[in-house]
Amino acid sequence: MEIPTKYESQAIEKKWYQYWLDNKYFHSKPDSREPYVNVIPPPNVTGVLHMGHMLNNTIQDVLVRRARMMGKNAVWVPGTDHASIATEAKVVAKLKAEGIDKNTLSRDEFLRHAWEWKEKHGGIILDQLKKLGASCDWDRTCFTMDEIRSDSVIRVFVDLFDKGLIYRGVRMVNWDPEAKTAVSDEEVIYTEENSKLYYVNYKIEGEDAYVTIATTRPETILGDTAVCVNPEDERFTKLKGKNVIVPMVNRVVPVIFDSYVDMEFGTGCLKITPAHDINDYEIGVKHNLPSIDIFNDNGTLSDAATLFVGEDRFQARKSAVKELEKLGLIAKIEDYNNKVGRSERTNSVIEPKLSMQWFLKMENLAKPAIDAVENGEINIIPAKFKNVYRHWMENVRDWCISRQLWWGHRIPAFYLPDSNEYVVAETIEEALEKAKIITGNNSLTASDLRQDEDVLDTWFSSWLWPISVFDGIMNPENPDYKYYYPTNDLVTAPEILFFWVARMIIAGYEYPKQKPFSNVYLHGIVRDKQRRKMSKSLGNSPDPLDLIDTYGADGVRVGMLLCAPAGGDLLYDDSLPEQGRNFANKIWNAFRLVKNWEVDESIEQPEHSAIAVKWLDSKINDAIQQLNQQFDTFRLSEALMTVYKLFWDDFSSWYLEIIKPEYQKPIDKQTYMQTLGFFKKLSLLIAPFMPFITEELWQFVKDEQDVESIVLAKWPEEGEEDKSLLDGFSSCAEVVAGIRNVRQEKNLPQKDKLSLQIVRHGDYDNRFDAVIKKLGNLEAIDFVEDKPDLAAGFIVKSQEYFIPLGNLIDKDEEIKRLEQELKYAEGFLKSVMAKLSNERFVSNAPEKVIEIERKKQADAESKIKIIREQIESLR
RNA sequence: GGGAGUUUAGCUCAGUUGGUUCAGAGCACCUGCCUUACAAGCAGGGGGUCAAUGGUUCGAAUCCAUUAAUUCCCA
Repeated sequence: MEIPTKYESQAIEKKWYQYWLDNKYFHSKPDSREPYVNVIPPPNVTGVLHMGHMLNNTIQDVLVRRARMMGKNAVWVPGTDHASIATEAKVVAKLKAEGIDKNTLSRDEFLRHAWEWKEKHGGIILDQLKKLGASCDWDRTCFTMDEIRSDSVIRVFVDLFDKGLIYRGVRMVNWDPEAKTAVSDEEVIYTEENSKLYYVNYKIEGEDAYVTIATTRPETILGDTAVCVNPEDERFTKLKGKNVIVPMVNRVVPVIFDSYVDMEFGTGCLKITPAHDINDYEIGVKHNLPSIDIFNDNGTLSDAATLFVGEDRFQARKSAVKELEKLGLIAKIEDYNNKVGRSERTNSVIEPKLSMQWFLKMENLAKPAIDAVENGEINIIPAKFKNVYRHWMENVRDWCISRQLWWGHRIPAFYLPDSNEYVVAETIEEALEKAKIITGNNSLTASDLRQDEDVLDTWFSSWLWPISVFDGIMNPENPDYKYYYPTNDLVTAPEILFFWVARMIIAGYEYPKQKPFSNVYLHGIVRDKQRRKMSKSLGNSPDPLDLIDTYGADGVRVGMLLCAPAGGDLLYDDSLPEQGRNFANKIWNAFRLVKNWEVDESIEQPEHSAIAVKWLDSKINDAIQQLNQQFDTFRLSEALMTVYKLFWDDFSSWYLEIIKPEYQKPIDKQTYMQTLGFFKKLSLLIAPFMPFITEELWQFVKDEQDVESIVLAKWPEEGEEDKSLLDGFSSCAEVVAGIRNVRQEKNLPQKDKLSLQIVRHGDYDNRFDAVIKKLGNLEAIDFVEDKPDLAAGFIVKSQEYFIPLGNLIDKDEEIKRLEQELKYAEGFLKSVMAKLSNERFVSNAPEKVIEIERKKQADAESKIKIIREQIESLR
């Protein structure tokens, strides 16, 4: 059957992925082997595969597949997280589209809709990962809200509460008025935005004078409870002990003095709104000021504002400006750029808001986690992120773990009847018992208790992920957990170093009292060529599934990895997967070539093939050595480049060209079998990167004693590497290149045979002569005493090579070329001599270095002599 | 404002404790080839004051200092 000249990835990828699944090759059970364990950074159930996932999961799959080949019992646990805010927003929007208002639903009714949505859409992203070739153990798929994971979260909450580490408190939080929930500091994105700075006059009480303050948020004037100036500021010393009148609401508030105020900024006079600005809040606490919260949860003005009640905060800003203008209190308005924080989830402007939240005390929890990274028990790659990690951890603040949502793990705190007192327990039954004891009221029933309305931050479940996927919280003695924990490599993006990685490390040292993983591999962010992050809203991200269709999963994987050094961003461009696809095609065509050879057992192995086999074997061993090192140090793109060049340059361009029989002639059996052996080895080395095409090859080259799938195959052993053979070949390659150059310069077609004459100097390595003869298409290689007349020449490793060409030779040009070479050699010698004649170099440099310089001197001198003689003979 | 990082070819990046003319790789580019595995290819080729300045050293892309540009984190 005719094999197509282009590799068609789609059918092949589908076929083999199904085959792997059918045979459960990715499934792992504890056994006597050493485990290798990775847990997936769980993608959101709301998510669809984007380029970041592609990079992240390609890296993980490469690591997992190689570990599996190294003979480890490899498991890669997949799963998703419930993403409270994002999912709830999705479900609310979906209900709205169906004409259902969330506020008309009970909590249970809403959750039924949410679960329904999750069942329908929550698995999409995992199915997409299969297209990429991800070798996850799908039988172990987890979800942060499934039973085991939920129970774990609740148990940990209760435990931390019992240890006194969880408390409830009023705090200024980042309020998302659209999602109507607090979000953590890490979920707020600050960007420069254009806005205006309003200068507003406040009347000084009892005087006919004003002070001017500058603000970007005139609507918050309604919540002002003081005006503040710097005590050093002489302009305002006269205000000591005075009050001012807040515009519009005519509230009398004191002038306070605090060095917090920047005298240079604005007017040097600051309005204080403790309920709506974190700094003002702190000043308010310090100076004992009242807080007036003028906003409702949805960002509209509350009754407390007294004016513009019910208006949205941005509408209220306009109204306030209008009103102030009417009152003649606006001194001026300037354009202004300031940092505005927006919710990562809803993009709405964050409102600092005072509210009652649950917090986890972090300081003591963080300590062992800092040490673990500091002392290298956990290794962060690239290491530069160690600094970032330490800095954050040493300044860690308490974690706001409550969210005002329904979708998530509901906080297991139960309030006593008509009271703010509460008990915390894993179940309502236990809570009831505790409540009875506290109240001394034995007639209490479950319905008398009111559970806290809030749910926990999603990260409060994912921080347990490496433990909870093996049921290590609820069931710490179970054999899976004991075998698989701790995990090995965590692969993720630096963006969530704090959100997630740091907190997992904390959880690891708090619960199993053991690190959750040994290595954290942080990869870059996928950006477009203008270095913009790829995002749906910018529309600059290709659809990964389209890419897989176009370039093949193998091609896309190669594309993602080629340009993805650890920690460095990946500037995505279609040329990357294209390069990957081209590589797949190269492999495919090498395969076609070999597959179509006819074998003749009666032919002896030619000399050129015999030596080529020896050389390639050595070359592959050399590459395996490099690869092992590169994998050990997580230099994945370098490892890929090593196999890329090994296959393309060494195997295809050199080896196959050497052993290739003449057109339509058969190949000898020995070379054929050895070539299949190389193919097998190369497939193994490429397999972690390109699992599909290598499986296809494996099925062709494997023999009876081989395993049935490349997934089960072993990574090749590092064999003997013959250094002199590698050196010999590189000289041979230089000679061949020399011949090709002569052909190109003199326009001599490859099919015309040439002869090569060599003037020997010292030892001559003749092991590759047969190769030179074949690749150079030479009729003979002869050794001569003197340089032949009218010949093109070149020098390799101080041996002189000539190709007699009769009158094709232009003597003047030849002399010119040689003079150039001479100039270079002389320059080289000069630089060497400069070193060697330096007394201090000779006395200070190590023996080895001087030895090398002496050798360089000798080589250069002999080369110069040869060139001079050649020039002489031409004249 | 505080802290950390980065700066090497047109682009993306290697360059291990200073020591081969050490200035590299891939891609892109240029030239010549549809040579029966592959034009998604083959054979060649050009291209960089290693951000700048100063210092240490026999010797600096590599170590130190200052400056500039840039990115990130924190406030």
